Amino acid sequence: MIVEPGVARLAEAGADSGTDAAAESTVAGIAAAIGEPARARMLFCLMDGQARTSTELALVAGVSPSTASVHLQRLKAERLVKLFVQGKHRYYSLEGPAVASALESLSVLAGGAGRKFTSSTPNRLRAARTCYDHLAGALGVALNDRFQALGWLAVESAGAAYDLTVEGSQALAALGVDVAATRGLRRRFAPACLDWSERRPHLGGALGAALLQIALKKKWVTPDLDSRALAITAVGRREMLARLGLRV
Amino acid sequence: MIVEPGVARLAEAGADSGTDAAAESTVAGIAAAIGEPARARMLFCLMDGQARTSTELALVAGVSPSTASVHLQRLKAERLVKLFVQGKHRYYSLEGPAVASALESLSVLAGGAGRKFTSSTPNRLRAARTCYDHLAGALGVALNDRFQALGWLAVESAGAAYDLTVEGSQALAALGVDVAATRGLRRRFAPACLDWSERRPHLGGALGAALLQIALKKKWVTPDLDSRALAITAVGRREMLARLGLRV
DNA sequence: ATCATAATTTGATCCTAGGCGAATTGTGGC
DNA sequence: GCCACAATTCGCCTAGGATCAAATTATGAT
Repeated sequence: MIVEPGVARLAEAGADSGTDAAAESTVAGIAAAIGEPARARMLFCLMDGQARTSTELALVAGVSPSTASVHLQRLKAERLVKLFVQGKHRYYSLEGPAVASALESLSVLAGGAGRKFTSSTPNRLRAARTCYDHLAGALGVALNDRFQALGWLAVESAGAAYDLTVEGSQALAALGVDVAATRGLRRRFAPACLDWSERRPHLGGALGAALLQIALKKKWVTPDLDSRALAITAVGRREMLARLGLRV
Repeated sequence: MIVEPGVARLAEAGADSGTDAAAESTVAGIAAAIGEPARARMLFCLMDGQARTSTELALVAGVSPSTASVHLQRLKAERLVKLFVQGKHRYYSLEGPAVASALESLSVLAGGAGRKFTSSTPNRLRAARTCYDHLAGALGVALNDRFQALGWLAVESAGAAYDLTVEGSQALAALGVDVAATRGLRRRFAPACLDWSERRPHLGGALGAALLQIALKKKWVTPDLDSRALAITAVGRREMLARLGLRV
């Protein structure tokens, strides 16, 4: 019997750590940083896009301030959070939308992993929530669909992003969005973001963030106790039906 | 000075572990499972979609068979890999495309984390590679674009997936893809999969897998030593130019 | 200047999780 | 039935990491 060639190749690949082993090890580092319960709690708390101080994060993580501090150091070293200092307060927030996106995608796995799809009708998070700094959940997906149906939003760059049509720009301007300013920001304008509860994309990026700001300002939605969940107000229902033809 | 209401709410949210703390903890578990270097190496090795035995995986991970065995148990418990037994061999493979997708999204973070975009011209993996069981890299994205330009592929369901047009079905049938059988499989037909090196979507799912099979069968691409990398053959260049008008 | 508060650093403790070798189980070939 | 091989389980060791209390640094208020 002859030794299978495949095994020899595998051994070689294992010993050869020059190719993309570096990339793999960073992935392991990042995953390990997320993979500590206290740190995961902090990260998910930050997924609403707000910045929080280390003592606040110590509370949500359920650890002492000193412990939280080392955790945050680790997260910062892995570039999952960033720090900005204001006087004696030090605010931590997610490093960027990409981090929120990766956390969402791990949620997809976690959600799909629990095989009980039957009675596990989740909670109010399914209806409407924030994803980093924009709308997600059933409401986020519904808005996304509605905007496309109205011809306000067009699919761009092979499905990974959207762009506003002329009509869409006018319509959003009428809602109070400063489209030109939003477009001028140094982040992607309107990328598609996969929704873990709906398994379909919703609107993210600068435009998604601007939209959430408007919705909050007009009190269409209000943050729930758990800051990621959003409650749709009576005003919101009325306005979205009248302005968008969307029944929620 | 009054205590900020936000802090009280945060403490409450921390104590209240009923809402989505369960989801967070599973995410932590999954991330921790990925976050061990040896396990990460195994997972990335499996990203080509092949099933491998525990001894093979022990080799690539650089650990003893017994150690590899407990690692694989852990990965199976977290539903990241699945096991199928054939006689005295026990083959492990990724649990599903969703796992590959999550690993890919962590790669995005790891890639973006290294701020040296200058001299870090990566390796042959950028040109063409397998992502779980379909084509990725520059070639994967180029094919995706070309199919859309040819009117073979249409964007579906708000950008998260594609579907074949009538012309596309005929064209792929001419290439040797059994479109009807592919469509009948119990997995998503043609979802968009985000490419970490190109930062744009490529074609995944059942159709993406079928396409890779054809490309391998027709020897348009051949697996490199590192099994995730693919080399484009002379035949492949000629055929893709002639049949698709794609210069690679 | 002095004090109070926010946050980190230090030091010490504890314990989980990774590691391997040896023994055990399971399967196929003879 | 017996042996060879794959794979897992067991026992033991070690190290890294999570934790907190106490001390230290930094900043703002009085």
